[in-house]
Amino acid sequence: MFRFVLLKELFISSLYYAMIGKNEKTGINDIARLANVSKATVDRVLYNRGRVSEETREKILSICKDLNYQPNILAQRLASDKIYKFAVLIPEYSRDNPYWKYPLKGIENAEKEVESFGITIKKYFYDLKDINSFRKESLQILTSKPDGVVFAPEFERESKEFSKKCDHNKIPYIYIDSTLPKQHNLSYFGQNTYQGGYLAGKLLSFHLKRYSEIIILNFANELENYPHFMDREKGMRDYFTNHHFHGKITSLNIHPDQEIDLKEIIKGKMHRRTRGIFITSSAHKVARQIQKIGKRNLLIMGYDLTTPNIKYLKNDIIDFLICQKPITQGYLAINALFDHLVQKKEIQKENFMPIEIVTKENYQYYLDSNN
Amino acid sequence: MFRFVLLKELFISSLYYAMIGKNEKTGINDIARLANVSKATVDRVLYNRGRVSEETREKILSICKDLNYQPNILAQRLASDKIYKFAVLIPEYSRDNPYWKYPLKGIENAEKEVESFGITIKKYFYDLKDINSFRKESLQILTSKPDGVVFAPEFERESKEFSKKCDHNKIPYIYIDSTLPKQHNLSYFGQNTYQGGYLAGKLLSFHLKRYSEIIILNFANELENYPHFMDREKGMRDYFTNHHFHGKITSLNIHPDQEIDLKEIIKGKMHRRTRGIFITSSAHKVARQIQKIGKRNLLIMGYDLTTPNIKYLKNDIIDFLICQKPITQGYLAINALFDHLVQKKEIQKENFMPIEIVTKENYQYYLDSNN
DNA sequence: TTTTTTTGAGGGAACGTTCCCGCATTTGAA
DNA sequence: TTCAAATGCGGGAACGTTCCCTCAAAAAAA
Repeated sequence: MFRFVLLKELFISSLYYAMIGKNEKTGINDIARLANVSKATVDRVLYNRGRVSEETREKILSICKDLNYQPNILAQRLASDKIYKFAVLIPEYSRDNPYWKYPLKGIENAEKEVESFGITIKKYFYDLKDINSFRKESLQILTSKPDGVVFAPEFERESKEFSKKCDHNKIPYIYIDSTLPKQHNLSYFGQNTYQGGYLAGKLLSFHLKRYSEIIILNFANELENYPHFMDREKGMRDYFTNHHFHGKITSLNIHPDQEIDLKEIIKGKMHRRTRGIFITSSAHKVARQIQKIGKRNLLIMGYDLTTPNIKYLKNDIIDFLICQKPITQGYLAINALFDHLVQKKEIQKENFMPIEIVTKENYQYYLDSNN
Repeated sequence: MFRFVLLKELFISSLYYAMIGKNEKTGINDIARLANVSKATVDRVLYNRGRVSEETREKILSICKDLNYQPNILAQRLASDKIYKFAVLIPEYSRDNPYWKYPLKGIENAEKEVESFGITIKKYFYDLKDINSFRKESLQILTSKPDGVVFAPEFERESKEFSKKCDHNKIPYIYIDSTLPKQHNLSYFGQNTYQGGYLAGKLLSFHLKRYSEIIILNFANELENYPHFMDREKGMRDYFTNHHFHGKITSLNIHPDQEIDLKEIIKGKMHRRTRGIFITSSAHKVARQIQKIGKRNLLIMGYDLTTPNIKYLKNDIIDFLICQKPITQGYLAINALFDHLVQKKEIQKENFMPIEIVTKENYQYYLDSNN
């Protein structure tokens, strides 16, 4: 009898192994038949639903490995009544700062693709000028018990708190746009700010003569992610240090209440030898003033491909914009959550967006793709 | 009796319309119940399988519209035994010209994503130096009767012929990397070569003084897509014309048999005032020679982020590479075919890739994403 | 009028999973 | 020894489609 069983198994085995050669996809039923169990048992093994003997468990796992079993994700999602809930928490965008419109767009693009897989995305927005709004919304998210979170950790302390709470509730979370050190975030999609500044230095350098001068402008809003800007400045300064630039670099921090006098401030700092202005954030406010003052032999660079910036890019006031794919950031973050939770794929922890150099000549191509 | 039916329908209707409010997804069964028919009938209507009276047909369609019915693509693909076959025809890549490795990579990335939807992709390669290989492979493709084709129409006449045959066999086809006018291709994913040259002009201009000189180098291989290079040159020349450049622009066509003497040729053309060299294709051959000659105060630009180019980018011989997302081209082309055939979405006919400016500082970020 | 063909429609299996329910058998406590 | 609880496993419905098969009724042909 024992011998018979063995032979029978052998027979079935060879039959099935032959199938693989014929490139038929193996399903849970094939596994079950090979292991002489029911598909329910295979399912219990594969998803650790317990109540299986160690013996059959190992047998099934080894067969899966042999046949290189890949679950059919279509059937999985169809059969499973589970609806994944993702939560997104990002700053709201405004006329004045339209940047966050773009990550949101990427998120919405991704949403369209994953919604047929039974995934719903709920979006929460906070006010960059109001820490409390972040606290409030993040609590909201926690009570909604999502399966995963994507958020922009602009407020350091509050974001760390929120992260800790997510850890505690075993909710995976992904940072976008900026990141925090030593957190248990599943992943980060965003900029490498230092490198962006460094590259800006290189671009600027082509326009400089031996003793040219540069102005670096920071719009310092205490609540916003100030370190971003500092990294950019540092990147640029390092580029010039590394390349033995002999000219002068002037930094200027503009506080919100100084913005009214922007024109005079710039005028005051401009020198005969000034050949470049680098704005560590959106450049449109400066561009507007430069247009009034008149631009000659000056290279102006700033950040982000937003509508007001494009206006000055088009009329040659702004020469370069550095852009780090805000749409893609949102798009990829959602997809990563999907891959992690639904497809159980490995996710890379750090994902720096390409540093894109946008000019009048190529900006159209960046306007609305996920890529 | 008639009244009764009406009432009953009304009752069911309101029940279902209520459901929509509750955000339940409507399926083919809901439609069937509302229309008092079986799901098979709904299916016949939705996919024009005939044998339905005009009356029920309209009724069903109107209900679908009302409920905004979206078919569940998971269930569709699962139930359908149809396996889509895509064919890809691109140049083979070589050590000497690794460019085509990248579109292939994008195609393979897309393949991983769509294969669980029952899609198989068969790849065919042709030799850029051998028109016949293109003919042969394209015939192979036709006999395999694929559901869709992605190909690079590098040989104009043969590609038009192939396109015509696809039209005749009702096989949708997508061009990548370069395109042909007046064809019935479903879509194009690739470069805007003229704009790339124009942008190169701008980048170069920052490095130029009043009477600087520029060299434009074309590697003229009669069989390859020569117009590409000409467009790039024209783009650059137009930039300088539009911006009143007063210096001298020298064009140089290098034929394959001249490549041995490349160093001497370049040396001969270099002038005291030469400040820039623009290579309309891969720049590594020129870079190698420049390295020997010695580079001073020279800006070198070329195309494509390939391994040999990266080498010279890293050691500062090449300053900029212009890159038009070869990986993305392949990735998006396959996805477009998928969207068209499986998801029945609208596809945009022309899809120009962003013109990316790659430098030593940012090239890492471009190495292997689909974006 | 009778028979054949066409038209319109329903029933139900199948796709590859998930997951609930039920049922022996074994284990352990009373 | 008895019986409840735990363990190991199988059966089968369900998910939302596709598509084949069947069948009555109507239309056309005889």
